[in-house]
Amino acid sequence: MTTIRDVAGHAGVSIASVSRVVNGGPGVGPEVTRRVQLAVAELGFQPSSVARSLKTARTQILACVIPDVSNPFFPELVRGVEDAGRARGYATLLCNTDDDPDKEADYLRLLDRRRVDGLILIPSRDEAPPPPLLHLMGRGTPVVVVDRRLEGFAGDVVLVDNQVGARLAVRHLLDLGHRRIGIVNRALDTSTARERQAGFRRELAGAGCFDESLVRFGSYTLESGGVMATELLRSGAPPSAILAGNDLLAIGALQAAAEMGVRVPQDLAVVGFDGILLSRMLVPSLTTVAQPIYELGRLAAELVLRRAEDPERRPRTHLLKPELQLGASTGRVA
Amino acid sequence: MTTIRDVAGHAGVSIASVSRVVNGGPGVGPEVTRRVQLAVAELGFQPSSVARSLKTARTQILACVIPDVSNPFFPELVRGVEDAGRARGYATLLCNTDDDPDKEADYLRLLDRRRVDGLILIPSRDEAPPPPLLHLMGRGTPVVVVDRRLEGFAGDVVLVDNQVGARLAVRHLLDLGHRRIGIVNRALDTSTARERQAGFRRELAGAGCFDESLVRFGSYTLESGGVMATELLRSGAPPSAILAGNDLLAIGALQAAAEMGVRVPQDLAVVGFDGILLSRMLVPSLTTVAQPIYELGRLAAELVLRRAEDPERRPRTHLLKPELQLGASTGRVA
DNA sequence: GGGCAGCTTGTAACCGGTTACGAAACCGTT
DNA sequence: AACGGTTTCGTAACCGGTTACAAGCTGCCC
Repeated sequence: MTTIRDVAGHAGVSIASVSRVVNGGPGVGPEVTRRVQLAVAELGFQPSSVARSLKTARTQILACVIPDVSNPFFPELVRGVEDAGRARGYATLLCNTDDDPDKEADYLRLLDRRRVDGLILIPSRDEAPPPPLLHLMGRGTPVVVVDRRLEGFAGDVVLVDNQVGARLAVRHLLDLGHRRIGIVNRALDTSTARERQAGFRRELAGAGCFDESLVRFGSYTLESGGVMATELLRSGAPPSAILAGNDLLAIGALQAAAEMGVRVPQDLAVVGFDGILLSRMLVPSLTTVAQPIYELGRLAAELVLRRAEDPERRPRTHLLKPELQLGASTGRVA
Repeated sequence: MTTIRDVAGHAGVSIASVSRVVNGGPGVGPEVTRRVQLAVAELGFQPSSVARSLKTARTQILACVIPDVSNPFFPELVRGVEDAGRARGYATLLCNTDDDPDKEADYLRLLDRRRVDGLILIPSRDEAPPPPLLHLMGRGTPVVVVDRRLEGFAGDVVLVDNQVGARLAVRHLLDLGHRRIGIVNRALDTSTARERQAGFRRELAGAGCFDESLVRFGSYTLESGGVMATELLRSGAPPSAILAGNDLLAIGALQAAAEMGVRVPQDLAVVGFDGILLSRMLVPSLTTVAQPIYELGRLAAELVLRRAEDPERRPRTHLLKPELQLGASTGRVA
């Protein structure tokens, strides 16, 4: 493999000069520059980032730790991270935790050893930062937590205002005249589920429409949404509308309705949460509380990089605003 | 930051002993082992993979170069790669090319410098391996090309049999009695599009049903599918069924049909290609030629790693079989 | 007791870059 | 011609691990 010394030999200069030329550094004459560039081209020299990282203590690597890329919410966010990183010369390591704290801890240790320059994390639990995360931060690695809250975490956080989003959803249904409104949500083990639930509840209660018997809890999956929606629709007094804790749940509800011959939106209105790309692809398209998902990732990466440059920056919590995205599932034409 | 020398000092042993203990190496006494482990724990020592990589010339990093994670086909594949890598202690770098040869080349150079241990690539073009790829391979980095063919590539390849898949789709429609069958596909600039088109054509021609006027070309996107399907349906003699080059095109066609009031499957049957997770989430669910997407990624990663261990292995092309996944878009009940 | 094998341990070289530092060359000025 | 300043360039130390090699120690057998 060709190293900087080979290039130096071939060009008849010192390794310092080669390094300077390769890095576009100043203080190197035109003749030497020419000779080095020639040698680099002839030998096909690609300097080792590994060696460079060892000396400079910077790896130019960002890590993105998420529950699961195959869940349609996350790829958009990952894309935001990757684009922002790439623009500044960083590569992105992808880690799927499946919301398993053990996998998460394993990965965090791995990333610690890898000396990544920054970490974008969607934590699997929200009680407290896992020890490997603290260790990583102790080394000075900038960490940004995204999408979910993490109790006791002292760093930048990027969230969407779930309460506001939940209210937008409820208002919309109330405006359409719905009064019996069901809720299918993830069990309240995550900040997103808790906040959305709280938002749903408060706003419904404000209108005197909150009905405990129309609330169901499960997981953020299609199947769970189908099961819970079926249950609600089979009951003696089914709701005329369903608020879903996320889009997958909403889609599950749509499928359940279709299977039962319940027409959407005539017999049942459905509102989702997230605004994944998929929500626009459905027939009927989904009315949902759209988060700026890509932006979530992009901003998180920006923050990590900014903090990498200036470790003194005071951490902040950024609260992005969601928007109601109207679709056919609550009656929009087409 | 604590280094191996700190640990050695703290434990009163040599750095060689620390290294041996940390790596579970043999030839180290129980007392020294104990002392080192204690020191490691007390200091929270995490050995630098960067330094290790420099010496061992192995980075334990896999790269996954794909067009775009936010396209629903790819996350599953990425997941397959990541799982297989993780099981063997590798981390996965994710690179999105957007099918842009320049971005691709940039990334390949980056990965070359990073000295990744292996590369899983979905090439943006199929004419010839880009020079940076050849350089990477010249260094001995194992590369596996997935999903698409790459002319002149001398390495392992993992593909799905697109011709067989295309025939499955056509047969299904013929069996259902369709005779006027339209095709919406990506322009023939990719091996997948070409092979599927060839399969469609041959099988339709065999039944005397191939009709040039019912063929449309665009890109692998929802919008393109919508536009092309609309065009076909608006024509004087619309098809009773549409074969789509991939699932996004098919979903676009479903939306177009819905907007025009064309009922699926009664007035129009639609068959997709890929079997992305999304295809099962639709209402109506999509009949499609399902590829083993996750397996594609998993196998590719396995091959890369196997080759990393034994560089002498003869490269092979693996052709996986697709299966017809029945959905409501061609008439299945529910 | 001497010799030798086998195990444990430490020293130091090495991986491939970056960069501090000093030497050398070159410039214009007096 | 001498001199100070600037620019160019090379030498060598360093980053934090791994590992070849040698040295020290132990126990065993003759």
